[in-house]
Amino acid sequence: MPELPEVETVRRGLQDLIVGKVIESVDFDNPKSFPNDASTVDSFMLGSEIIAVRRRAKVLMIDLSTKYSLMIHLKMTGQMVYEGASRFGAGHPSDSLIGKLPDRSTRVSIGIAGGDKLFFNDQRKFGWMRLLPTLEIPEVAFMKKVGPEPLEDSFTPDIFLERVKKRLRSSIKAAILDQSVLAGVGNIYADEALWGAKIYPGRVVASLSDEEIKLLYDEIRYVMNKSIDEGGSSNSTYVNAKGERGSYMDFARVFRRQGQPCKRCGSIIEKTRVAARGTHFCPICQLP
DNA sequence: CACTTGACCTGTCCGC
DNA sequence: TGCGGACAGGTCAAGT
Repeated sequence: MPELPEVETVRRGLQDLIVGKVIESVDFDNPKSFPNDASTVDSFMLGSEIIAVRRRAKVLMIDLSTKYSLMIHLKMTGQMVYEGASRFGAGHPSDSLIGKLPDRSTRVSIGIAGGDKLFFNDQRKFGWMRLLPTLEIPEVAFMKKVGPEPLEDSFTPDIFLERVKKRLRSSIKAAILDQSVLAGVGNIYADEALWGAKIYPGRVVASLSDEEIKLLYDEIRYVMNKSIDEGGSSNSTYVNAKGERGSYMDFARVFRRQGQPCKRCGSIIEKTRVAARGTHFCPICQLP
């Protein structure tokens, strides 16, 4: 469930921790998690310097000095965790992963010159990491079709309105989960933003006014910025690049709050299914 | 073409 | 206590 705020939090952490470091070794044995062959890894990863860490939608990109990049999608349970030399010391929170890796979910271990390690963990093996020429990233099918970045200045309310209306006959929740409409929204922030805009997630897009859609635009940006400030949502396995959990779930208004009172009107939050996803909403604030 | 559903995985939780 | 089944949800492929 890493969505845009979680992936961005990991990106910022990795940026601080790995840029300028040199890759010394790579251990991997699961072709689904890391499909590259050993000779490509030897030629374009070993001895390379890490130049930059970028993000587009929910995809991370680690650029190497060989003009190759690691393209990474964490999907639901993926983690990128860096262990510096301090892992040999004490003082980490008890729920931190530091010092406990690799474990059985570790799919790739990257050795850094000087003894540090970067781990790609993924319990469910839905996520993947691929090594490819940096210039080929834009040609990957997902990158070609993915919609605009919601937090960039160039993403205006009118652009959101126009793009959401491409999905006129689907539910508004399905429309904002569609990565070709806009990038980065997943189940958590879809529910949170729809609560903020007082829109029932199952409403058909065609039934929404322009004002409602523009309110939703504001709420999507609000919850994503708020979550980045909180270091993301750790309702299950998500951790940042230091193996630490995020705190957005302490702030969540509806997500995983079924049975608890609405923070706006006091009604009991309900859970249903919309767009084949568990969906949380307030039955009074968000009328069908 | 627009839209929905199932598959991919593994760990956890619930009911019997 | 063990065990089967439902559930978790990002994206793609297959189906309506």
